[in-house]
Amino acid sequence: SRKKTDCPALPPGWKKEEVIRKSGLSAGKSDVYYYSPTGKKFRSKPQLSRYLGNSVDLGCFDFRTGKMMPSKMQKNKQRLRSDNLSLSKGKPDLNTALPIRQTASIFKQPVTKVVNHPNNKVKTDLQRATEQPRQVPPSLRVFSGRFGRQKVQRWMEMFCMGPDSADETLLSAIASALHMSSAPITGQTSSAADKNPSIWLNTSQPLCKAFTVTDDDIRKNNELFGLKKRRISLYEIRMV
Amino acid sequence: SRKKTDCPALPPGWKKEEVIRKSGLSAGKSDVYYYSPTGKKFRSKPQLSRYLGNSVDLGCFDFRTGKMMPSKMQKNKQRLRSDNLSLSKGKPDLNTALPIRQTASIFKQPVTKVVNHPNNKVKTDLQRATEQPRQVPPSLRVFSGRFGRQKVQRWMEMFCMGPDSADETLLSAIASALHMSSAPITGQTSSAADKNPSIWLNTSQPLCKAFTVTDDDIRKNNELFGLKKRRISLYEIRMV
DNA sequence: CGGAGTGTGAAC
DNA sequence: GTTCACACTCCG
Repeated sequence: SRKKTDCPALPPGWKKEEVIRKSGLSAGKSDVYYYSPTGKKFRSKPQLSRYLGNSVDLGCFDFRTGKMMPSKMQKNKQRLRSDNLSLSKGKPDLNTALPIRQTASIFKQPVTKVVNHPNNKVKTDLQRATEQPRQVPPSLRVFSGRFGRQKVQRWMEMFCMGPDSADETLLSAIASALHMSSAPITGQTSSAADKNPSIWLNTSQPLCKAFTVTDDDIRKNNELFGLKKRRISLYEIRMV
Repeated sequence: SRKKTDCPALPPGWKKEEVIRKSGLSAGKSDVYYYSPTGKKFRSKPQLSRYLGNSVDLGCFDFRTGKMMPSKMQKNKQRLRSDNLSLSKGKPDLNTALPIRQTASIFKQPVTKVVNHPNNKVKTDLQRATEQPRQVPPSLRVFSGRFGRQKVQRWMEMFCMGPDSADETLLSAIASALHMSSAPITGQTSSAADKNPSIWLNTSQPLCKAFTVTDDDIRKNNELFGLKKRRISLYEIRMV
């Protein structure tokens, strides 16, 4: 395949591409590439890591699948190949480094798993009353799936704000927001965002309609996960 | 060290090389490689054994040191990883262990001859865990028999997925798959296929349980056949 | 796409 | 814990 797809584990704008080898001894195998929002191509995890700099920990990032793998944990012991790589150890090249919330969704902690899922039972919320007939795709439900043996069943439902919001982008945005700040995640609260999604009134909030997480939600969530300090632990995001 | 040395235990022209790992978790360890007179590189004893075939008995050969170790003696060990199926080891005489039916040649290509051979490499996959006790008939072994003077000993073992799969059908399906596409042949990988064979998740794959062909298998095969582009050339198919 | 170099799970 | 045998990466 030659198609570039959004990568949920990376910030909006990053693309992932998988190219199948057509011939030779490795026919059928594939190569994975990433493209930054500016179009720069990345062919390996070390290359990506160098670009993102030391501030970002890709330890849990699985280059091939494009997802965060909690199970990988800090196993990064791979030393650079003895030749030409040692040169790029310092800071990333800021001239080419991304402008947009680059580090947003690159998590260090063993959390966050993103999956697609079509068949879900969901509760609807009050917002439905004011919703468009069927103009925008159903969107998302966010919940806190499994934690160890715990099963969590709470959902939040959100709605895409426009056709330009690819599902993955929204997923990514929400995940970013949840992990970047301890502030409450509310979504976009201004109606202006509906008319022109490119004008975000609040870039620290995900591009979705407003929703509310109550203190009680947080308490319950923390309780479920046995958390003391983290307010919200997003464990799974599913497509509805 | 990077120097290639002669190896007295092997025929003239063969070289041995030991390379120390320079970095990573395994830094300081070494890898041993052998080179055939034509320059082909060998990375393991099984690989070497497959290449040399019956003409050379490597039973006492110590791959790491490159010497014959009488103490090792006929220790038929090392089966395929994660494989508990191909039990025939040692040097069973396949000529007597003949298969029941020789359905072989479906091919128009310069190929196909059918023979039996017990020493095999077989891989099964995770699905094994869910396999029925002994409900389905043994099935098939596929291998790449003779090419000129070369003897090849590699086998793949496959299992019929249901009583409705006539042997011929399976043979045919595999052969078709091998010849119709350059894509890897994997068999059916969904466990769902077990329960109802009429529901094939992947019609481009033969109706058999999933199996694996390693990179080396492919290289070897291509080399034997002097192929540049075809990944797999099925040389023989026998009933077990 | 190849292949040297390293990872890695299963078998010792 | 170590070794084996093969998969995979990553850069040419």
